[in-house]
Amino acid sequence: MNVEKIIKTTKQIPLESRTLIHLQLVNNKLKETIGNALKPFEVSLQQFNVLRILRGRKGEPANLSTLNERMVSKMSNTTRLVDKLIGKGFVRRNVCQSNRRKVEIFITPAGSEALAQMDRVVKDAENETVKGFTEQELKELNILLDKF
Amino acid sequence: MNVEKIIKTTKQIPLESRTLIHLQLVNNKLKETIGNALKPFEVSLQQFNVLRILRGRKGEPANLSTLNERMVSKMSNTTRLVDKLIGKGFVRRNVCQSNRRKVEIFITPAGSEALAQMDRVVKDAENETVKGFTEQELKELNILLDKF
DNA sequence: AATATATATTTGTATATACAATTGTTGTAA
DNA sequence: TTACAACAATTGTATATACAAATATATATT
Repeated sequence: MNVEKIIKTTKQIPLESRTLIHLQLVNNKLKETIGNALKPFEVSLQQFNVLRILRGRKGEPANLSTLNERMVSKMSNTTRLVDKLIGKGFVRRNVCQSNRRKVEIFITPAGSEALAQMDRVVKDAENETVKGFTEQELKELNILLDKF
Repeated sequence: MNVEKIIKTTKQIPLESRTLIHLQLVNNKLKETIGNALKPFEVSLQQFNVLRILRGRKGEPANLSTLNERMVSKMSNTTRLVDKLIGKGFVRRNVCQSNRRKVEIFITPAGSEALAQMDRVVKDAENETVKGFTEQELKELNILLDKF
C-alpha cells in the first residue's frame, strides 16, 4: 500500500499525520474485504461480531450492556442491531427473570450454523488481508499498535 | 492499549484476527480523538479532509471527482458533503465554464481561516495520539502498514 | 445532423449510526 | 411505604452514508 499514491498527493506528509492516514487506509481496506466476505450472509461486521461474542459465551446468555462492552466498535444502539439479528433468526431475546430491566440474548441453532459458515469466509478474508506478513512481522505490528 | 482488556475477553485470539481487531481499535480511538478536536468547529473528519485538499491546491479549484480521488475515505456522496461546507461558508461552488458537466470548488477566505485554527487543534490531537512512539517506531509502523 | 455512448454530478431512497429523551424496573433512604 | 436515585433497555429524531437511478453535458459514430 502506497499512501501517497492512494490519496494522490506529491506533498511530503509529516510522519505523525502520515501514520494516522495510513492506519485509516488500512482500516478501510480491511473493512471492505471482510465486509465483502460477509455480504452473501447479509450481516454487517458489527452483527458478525455480536454473533461471535454470543457463541463465545457457550449457551450463557448475554445482556445488551455485556454485548456492548465486548464489541470491537462500541455503538449507541445495540438494541436495533440485535433486532436485525432476530429478524434473520440468528438470535433470540428474553426478558431476564431475576432482573426484569435486563434482557437475555442467545444465539439460535440457525445462528450457530450460519456463523460457522461465516467463520470460514472471514478467516479466508483475514488471511488474504495479512498475506504480505510473516508471523514475526505480525507480532511486531501488534507490539507497535499497543503503544496507542 | 490492551486488546483483550478492551474487548473483555480471556480467550486467546489468533494472531491474524488479533491484528485486525487491534487495527480497528486503534482506528476507533484515533477517529474519536480527532473527531473531538474538530467538534467545536462542527465539521466532520471527512469535511476537514476536503478543506485540506482544497487548500493544497493553492487557489486551483477542484472538481468533485478530484476531491473523491484524494479523500482518505472515499465516499459515494461528495456532493452533499460539499453542500455542508457551503452551508458553513467554508467553500464555494461554480459550474466549470470549459466543461459544464464539472463543478469547481474553492475554499473561501473564511474556510482558510477556520482551517488554520483546525490545523492547530488537529495537530495537537495527532501528537497526543502518537505520544507513545519514538520517531523510529513510527517509521517502523509505516513500513509494516505498507505490507497491507 | 442525429443518435448513441461516456462523463460528471445530483437526487431519491434505504439503511446505519449518534445522541438525547423516555420507559420500565430495581434499590435505597427518609 | 413512599419518594427518589440508579440502572437497563428502548424509542424518537437528526444526521450520515451507501447504492442506484436520473439528469445534464460532452464526445464519438453513422
